[in-house]
Amino acid sequence: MDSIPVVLIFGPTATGKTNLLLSPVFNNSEIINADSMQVYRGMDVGTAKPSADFLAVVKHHLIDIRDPSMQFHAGDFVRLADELCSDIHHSGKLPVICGGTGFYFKNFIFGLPEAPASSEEIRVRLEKRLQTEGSSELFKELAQVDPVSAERIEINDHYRLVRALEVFQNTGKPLSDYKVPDTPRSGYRFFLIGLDRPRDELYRRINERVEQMIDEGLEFEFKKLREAGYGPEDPGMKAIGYSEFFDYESGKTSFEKTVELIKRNSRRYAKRQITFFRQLPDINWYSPEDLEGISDAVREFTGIK
RNA sequence: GCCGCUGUAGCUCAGUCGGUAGAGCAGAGGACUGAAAAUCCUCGUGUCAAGGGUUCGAUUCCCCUCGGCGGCA
Repeated sequence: MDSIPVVLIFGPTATGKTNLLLSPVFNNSEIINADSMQVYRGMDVGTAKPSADFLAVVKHHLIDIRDPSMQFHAGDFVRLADELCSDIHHSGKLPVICGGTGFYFKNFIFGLPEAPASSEEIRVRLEKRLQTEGSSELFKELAQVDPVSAERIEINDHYRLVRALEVFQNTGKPLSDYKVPDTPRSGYRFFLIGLDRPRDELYRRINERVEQMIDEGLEFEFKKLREAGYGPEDPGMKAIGYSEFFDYESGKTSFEKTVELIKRNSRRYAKRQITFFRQLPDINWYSPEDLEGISDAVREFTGIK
């Protein structure tokens, strides 16, 4: 079985990933989106989704495939990306995964952990208990059924606390018993391209891009989503650039403050992204301006002149 | 020009009855087991505006210079 070559391009938000795809080295490529928010329909401005014109030139997958009320799991991503990589490869093209969701990249490279997907109903039940009993009560329980996970998870990290308990209730086995893969999958030849910029430059670009989103009608897009019935609980509406508008809508915050918040949250997000990327294996770091260096590296990787 | 207030961390400010200082925000570092644009953890040294004086010792008191704000002319 020969392995599929795949190029992975990631970088913090507003770093200039999309532009890179216009480079001639990617002429014979198809792009698989690895951005957890660009999968949602109706969320274009705030997710900096490539324009229709751009998408017509550069073929993309996994964009606009869900309504904002639907969850798109890391598992969904891996499964779909696997299929796409296979299809693209067999059509004689190079699959390129591009985006900013480090968690998707990690799971794609190493494969999913063995633990089962989350169970919505168990989770909802646990979240209710969290409300009424408090996290220390649930944490005590976790310490009994899964001391290894309890050691690892912070008591205030409700998200992971609930997930660990959920797996135990669902399967009778502690989450920490499930193996987490720690070597890249064998069916692929990976080439990782990490993009980064000096921090001040990145933050300047983020601030400018948020201003641009405002000019392009981010508020209007939010209103449209509200009119379509989406609310704070919907996965898509948790995105930066949208969630901040709920307080503005209810009059709690000024417009100016809202914009500042979006900028700040985007900056912090970029920082978290960079931290996450660093744990991925064998990254080739480039400046997004270094088109030549990137092109050369990709050519060498694919063996095409 | 005169009078008053003011100048302390990137920003807004607190404070030191004289023993070289601390909050919020911004920011930095980190974690990440199928929600990840989520969730969580850790982190506060700065010519206390410049110069001079008093003092064992001044960011703190005094003088003066230079900014800023307000008032009166």
